[in-house]
Amino acid sequence: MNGNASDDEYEDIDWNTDDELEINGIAPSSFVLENGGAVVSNGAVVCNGEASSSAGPSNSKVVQHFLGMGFTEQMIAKAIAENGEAKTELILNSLLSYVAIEESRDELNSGAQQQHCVDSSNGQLSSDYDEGVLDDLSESDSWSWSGSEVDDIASSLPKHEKVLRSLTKMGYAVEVASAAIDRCGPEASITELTDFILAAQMAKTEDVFYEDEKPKISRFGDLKKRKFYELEMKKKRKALLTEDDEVIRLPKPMIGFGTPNDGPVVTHRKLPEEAIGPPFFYYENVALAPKGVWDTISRFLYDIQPEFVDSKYFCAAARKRGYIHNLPIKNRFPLFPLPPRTINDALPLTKKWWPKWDTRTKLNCLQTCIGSAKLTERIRKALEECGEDHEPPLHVQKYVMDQCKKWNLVWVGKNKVAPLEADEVEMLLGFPRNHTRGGGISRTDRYKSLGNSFQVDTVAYHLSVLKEIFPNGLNMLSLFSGIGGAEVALHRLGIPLKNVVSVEISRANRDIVRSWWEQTNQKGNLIHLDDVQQLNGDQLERYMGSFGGFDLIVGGSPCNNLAGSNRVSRDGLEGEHSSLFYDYFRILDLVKCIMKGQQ
DNA sequence: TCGATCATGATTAGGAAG
DNA sequence: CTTCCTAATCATGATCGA
Repeated sequence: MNGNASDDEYEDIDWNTDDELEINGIAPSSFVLENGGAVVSNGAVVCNGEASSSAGPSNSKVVQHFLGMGFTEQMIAKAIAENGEAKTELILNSLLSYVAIEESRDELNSGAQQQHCVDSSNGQLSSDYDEGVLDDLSESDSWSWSGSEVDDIASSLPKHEKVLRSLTKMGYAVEVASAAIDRCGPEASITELTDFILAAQMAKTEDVFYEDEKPKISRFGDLKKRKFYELEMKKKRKALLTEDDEVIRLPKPMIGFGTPNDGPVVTHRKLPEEAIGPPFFYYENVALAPKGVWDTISRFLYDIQPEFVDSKYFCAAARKRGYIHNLPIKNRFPLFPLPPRTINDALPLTKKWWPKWDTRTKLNCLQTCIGSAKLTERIRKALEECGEDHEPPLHVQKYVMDQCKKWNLVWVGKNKVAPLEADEVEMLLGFPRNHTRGGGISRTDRYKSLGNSFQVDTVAYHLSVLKEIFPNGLNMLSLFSGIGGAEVALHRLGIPLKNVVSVEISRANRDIVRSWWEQTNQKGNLIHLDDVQQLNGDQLERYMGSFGGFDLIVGGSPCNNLAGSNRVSRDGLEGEHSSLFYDYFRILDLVKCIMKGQQ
C-alpha cells in the first residue's frame, strides 16, 4: 500500500457492518456436510493464518481452499508439509513458487509460444494454443498441474482424468471424485457424477461409494431409468430442502435490492465475514443458468447471495442477470440522463408501423445473433396474405409475435419487421454511439461483443456507491472486460480511473476499449492482458506493488455453457468456457490474500 | 480465410388446469 | 398433488460466396 488516499477511505467504509438483515434469503449460509465432511466442500475459505483446523489434512478447508484455486493435491500436500497447515500465506507462497518452476519448465519446452498464439480474429475465448506443449508432459509426471492454466493439457488426457480435474476444480475432494468415477464408470458425465455424489450425500450412506458389486451403474445408461432416477432425486431434494432452504431462487420481481424507479429499495444487508473486503468485487453472469450453478458460484464467492436484476427496470430491453458483490447498497443513484425505458421511447421511428396487437413495451434479451432475413420475409408474406383492411387472424398474430419476441424484431414498415441495428443495441445497453463501430471489427462480431456485454445503466447503479468512497478515483482489475462495460459505467459515473488492468482474450474487444480509453481522454493507465488463465500471483503482486493494490475487481465470466440459447454445449459451470469462473475466484482470492499481506 | 447467413431445441420456472 | 401449457434464453456449427 503506498499510502494514498484510499487508506483513509477504507477506514470510512463500514466493512464490518452489522446492520440488521432486512430482507429474506440473504442470511449467510454455509454448506453443511452430512457425510463425514468429505463430500461437498466449501471452496471459499478465508485466507489467513487462523484458517480452520478441521479434520484430516486431505479434507481440511485449507486443502479445499487451494484445490479451489487450481493447485494439485500433490503440490498442496508438499506445501503443507513444508510450512504447516496453519500458515496459509506461506503455503500459498510455496505453491506459487512451484508453479513458477513449472511454468519456466513449460516455457523451455514449448519455446514460450503461447504468448504469441493469442487469437487475433473474432474468436472469443477460442484458444488454439500450440499443442507442442502437450507432448512434453507425461501423465505420470507427479507435477502434472490440475490448474485451469492448462485446460488445453487436460484435454489431451483420458476422459476420466479430465473429469476428475473438473470435479476437484468444483471443490470436491479427490478421493470422493475418484470414488464416484469408479462407481459410475469412466464414461460418466460430470452431471451424473455430481448427482451421484449428491445422492450419496443425501442418502447418508457412505457404503454407496465403496460397495463391491456394481449393479447400479447401468441405471445411468438407460434413459428411462435416468428419468426415473432424476425424479427420485427431485423428491429427495425437495424433502431435504424444505428443512433448510439452501437453493437459490430467482426473485419476483427481479429487482435485486431495488431499482431507481421500481419497488422498495433495500439499503442494508449482512455480508458473511469472509466476504468483506478489500477489495470490493463485482461478479456477473446469466440469471437463468442451469440448476445449481448459482449455488456453486455463491459458495465460492464467500457465500454472498446473488443479487438478481432484470435490466428491463433500467432500460427498454430485458437482461436477467445475477450479480455477486460486496459493495455497499445504500445511497445508490442512477446514471443520467435516464435511458428510454420503453421500445416506443427508445425507437420512436417504429411507432408508426407498430400494430395494436403487438403489445410489447420492452424488448427481450439482446443476444449475440440476430434474426435472419428469411424470417422477416416469411413474416411479411404471412401478414400480406391476410389482406389489407383488417387485423390478421389470431394464429398469424401468435406466429408473428412468437418470432418477434424470440428474435427481438421491431416494426420498420408496413408488414415489415427487422432485427435491431448494432448502434441501437449499443444505445440500449448504455454505450456511447459507435462504441463498437469500426477499427476492423466485423458486423457479426460487433453483435457478438455487444450481446456478451453488461447493461451499463444497471451496473452503474450498483457501482455508484463507489463514488463517495473513492472521490479521487480507483484502481481496478477488470477480468473478462469485453467491450469495457464496467469501465464505461465508472467513467459515466464520474469516478476517475487511475490504473486499470484489463484482461480480455479477444483482440477486437481490447481494441474497442483501448480506442474508447483514448477518445475519452482518460488520465489513468490502461494495462491490457489477454488471458486470465495466465495471470498469476507474481504478476498481480507486481502491478499491485506499483500502485498500491486494487480497489475494485469486476468481471462477468463466460456464459456460453450456461446460457439457454446454447443448443450444443450447455454444459454448466464446468463447461469449456464457463469454467473460467474458477479463474475469477482464483484471482480474486489471490488479490484478497495479497492485500491482506500489504496491510 | 473471413464474414455473412441460416437453421438448429432444451432447460428452466411458473402458472393454469385437472 | 400431478400434468400441461406458456415463456424466456450474454449460442454453435455448417455453409456459401467473395
